Amino acid sequence: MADATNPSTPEPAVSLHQSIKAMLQSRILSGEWPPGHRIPIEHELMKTYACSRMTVSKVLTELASRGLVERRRRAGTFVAKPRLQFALLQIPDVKAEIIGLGAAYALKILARATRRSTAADRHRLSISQPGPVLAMRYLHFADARPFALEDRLIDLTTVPQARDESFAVEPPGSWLLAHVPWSAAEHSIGAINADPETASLLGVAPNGACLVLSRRTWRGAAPVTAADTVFPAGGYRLVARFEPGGGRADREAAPKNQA
Amino acid sequence: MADATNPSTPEPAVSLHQSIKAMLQSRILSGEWPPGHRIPIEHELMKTYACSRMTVSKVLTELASRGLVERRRRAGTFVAKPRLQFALLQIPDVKAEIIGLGAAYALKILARATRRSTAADRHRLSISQPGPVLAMRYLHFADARPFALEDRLIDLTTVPQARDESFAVEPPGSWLLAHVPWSAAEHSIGAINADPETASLLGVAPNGACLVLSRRTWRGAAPVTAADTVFPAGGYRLVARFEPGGGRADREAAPKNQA
DNA sequence: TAGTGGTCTAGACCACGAA
DNA sequence: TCGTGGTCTAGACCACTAC
Repeated sequence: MADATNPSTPEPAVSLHQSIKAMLQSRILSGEWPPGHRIPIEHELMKTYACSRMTVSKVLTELASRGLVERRRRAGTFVAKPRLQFALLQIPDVKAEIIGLGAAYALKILARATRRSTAADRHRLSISQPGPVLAMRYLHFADARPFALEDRLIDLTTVPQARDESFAVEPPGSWLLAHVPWSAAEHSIGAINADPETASLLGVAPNGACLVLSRRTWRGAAPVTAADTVFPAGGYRLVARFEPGGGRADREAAPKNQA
Repeated sequence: MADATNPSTPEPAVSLHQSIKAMLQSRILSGEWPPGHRIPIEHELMKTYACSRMTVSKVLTELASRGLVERRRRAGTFVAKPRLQFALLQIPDVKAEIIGLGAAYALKILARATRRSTAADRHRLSISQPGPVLAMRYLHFADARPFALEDRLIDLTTVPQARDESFAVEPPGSWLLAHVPWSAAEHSIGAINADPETASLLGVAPNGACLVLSRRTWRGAAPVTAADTVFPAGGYRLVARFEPGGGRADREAAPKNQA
């Protein structure tokens, strides 16, 4: 990554807008332009960098979408105050994760039931009307060692084709990821002390700490699935890396009425 | 927020490129254009939407930056294949979080030391050259109850002004957020069983499960800080909501009633 | 080598909102 | 009001790479 501490040195970036962006960014990150500082207006930047307005506009728009600057009509463009920290967490597909670790993957289904949703099921899926659901409980194995314990509920109204799926080739999470488009997801991460059954299944000490990842996904307004995945604490961490200045995965333009 | 299942309905978005983006997005998210599907080339989209190439290019570039599509020269633009799940996690500013819960915030500094970095410090900050660091250990309180225990290391080479900061008004995390711009952050989430000292400080049962959030930030290539925050498992969950279809990661109150 | 995306220009009109 | 950003056009040349 570029040193980004010498604002006067034009980075030999491959394109004009990238080099302009690098120069403005380095001024901001170095503190030369502190939060609240007004950035030259587009016409001045045009003259400074001898380019068209579209080019500087592209740069400033991108810096704004990354939260480095804030743009206000008539007022100008300002260095944004350091914002809340976001982390773009990649939620693991457990099978892919295990294979990626070079281990052999295996799935053991402990329980499977198709039923009309109970009140608890409906609460978990945030639905009000009863309907068919598929409830499962299974263990992911990595090289024959228990890796994670998962409880999953699938809304068969939204995903009827799950009813007859054996999940022998793909575990439910992977199967859903590959076959059902989703439009919204909610994740919640916590920690628990393993109860005796969980401890026994995962092969951890009684009362051992575990990481719990709860996930719910929707397709439009229709719930798709709710799942709780329990990882032994020793063997797993969720990792996120976020670089507003150069990451590939970008976040949506920040809401202006941010607190 | 729209259902996003009817791709033929132009969204009444405020600008042309936004409405085009919404239409392409809905085709992708609805599954009408599955992963691997080739999107019409820019000239065809120009004709379809009766606009200039700059406009469709802007749309496709943005979709690519968000990971929804992949662009390859000479080959075309394709719907991105791996629908990896991402979660946009809002990393909490502990003080703001506590105040947001309606509780009174207090900070108790347990230890503070300015020193030349030890080998362990350098490893934690991922630096090779020795230099001055500030190491701290403190407790966040919510209404006089322990809320989180934090161990933090600040690189005084990058942030020399931290040396004389008392952190009486703002805890180190909030202070850094407000005063030091950052360009990259890495977060890692795990679970631990509280050791006796931690359990005593946090007021949890011996061996009780805790959620651990480790955070490292950089400004350019220079490390800023590394921090480990330990939350009692019972009272805290990290929540993320992600909608690739243009949704925003909204702040969600920590659901305490979650089972 | 030809098709596709990547970039850039020199204008233009419009919308917003601070002065 | 009117300065500033927001958007859009109709071209142009270049870079890359799959065919």
